[in-house]
Amino acid sequence: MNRKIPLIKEYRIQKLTKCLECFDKFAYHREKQRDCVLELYPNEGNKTLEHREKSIFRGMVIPSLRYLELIIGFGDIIKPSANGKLIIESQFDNELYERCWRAVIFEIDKRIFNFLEIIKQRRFSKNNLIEVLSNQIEGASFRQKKERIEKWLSILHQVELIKYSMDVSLNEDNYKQVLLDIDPNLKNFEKFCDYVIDEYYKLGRSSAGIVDIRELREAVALMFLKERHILTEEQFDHLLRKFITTTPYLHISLGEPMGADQKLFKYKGKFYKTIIMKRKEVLK
DNA sequence: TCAGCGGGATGTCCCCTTCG
DNA sequence: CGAAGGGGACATCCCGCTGA
Repeated sequence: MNRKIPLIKEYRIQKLTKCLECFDKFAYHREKQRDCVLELYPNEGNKTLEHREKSIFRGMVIPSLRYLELIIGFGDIIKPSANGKLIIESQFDNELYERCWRAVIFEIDKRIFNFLEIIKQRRFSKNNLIEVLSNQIEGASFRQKKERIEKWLSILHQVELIKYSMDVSLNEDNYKQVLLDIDPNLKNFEKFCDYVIDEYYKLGRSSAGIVDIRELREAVALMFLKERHILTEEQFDHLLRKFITTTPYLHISLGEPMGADQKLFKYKGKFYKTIIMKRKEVLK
């Protein structure tokens, strides 16, 4: 019954977005990513670079972005995930940007924290809610559990999925709207198929047709975003499964990863990293 | 030549001080 | 007091070295 929840140390949405931009701007360049992130944090005590790297970059920013699944890779090969890209690229429109964050956070809440379900059930005072939640999660001390709970509540509040008055309650309008935004069945499936095929061929041109599914996720999500539609990674995966089983004129094969890897595509109980598509008539 | 040792780098986890 | 902004111990990974 008892779940484990992570501590999101850097939990300010705006700060996280700025950090994420650093990881995007200098993808795969760890030192530049670090310098860019550290510039976002004033160095009032004149701390050394090592010091700041350890506490801010490694101790706070990387774990937080990783728990939020906004970056992938370790060490020298860190870059934004497709969801990370969604957030970065949605900033041309403030309302869309807010909805992207909301969708990403909602999906993580559903999968890991499950706070919204509890809040939906009945009204709690904030302290009461922390009490209830702390009994459901693992953690060394009450203090530690409380910190984790408060950080996530703050994030839910920042993306306006919950509101505080006397009690903690759902923000009904945004809650309804995020359910629509994350529903893959409300996306235009024909369009999804077109984008998958187009982006697949673009990406496959330089790699003999072997395409990393994570790159395809990103490319297709950005196409949807141009039309102000939010396609999260979970939705993409759902629709790609549907695409594979409903596209008779293509041979599709999926490639397994060489070792442990992140953000793989789950299909019929197995995890895959790459995809290859060929038109059937070409094979004749 | 290669198992195993050691030390640095990285990421995670829990805790603490300061300040308004 | 709570929020902000770390601090520091620790596990794990990686890689070069070393001595039988």
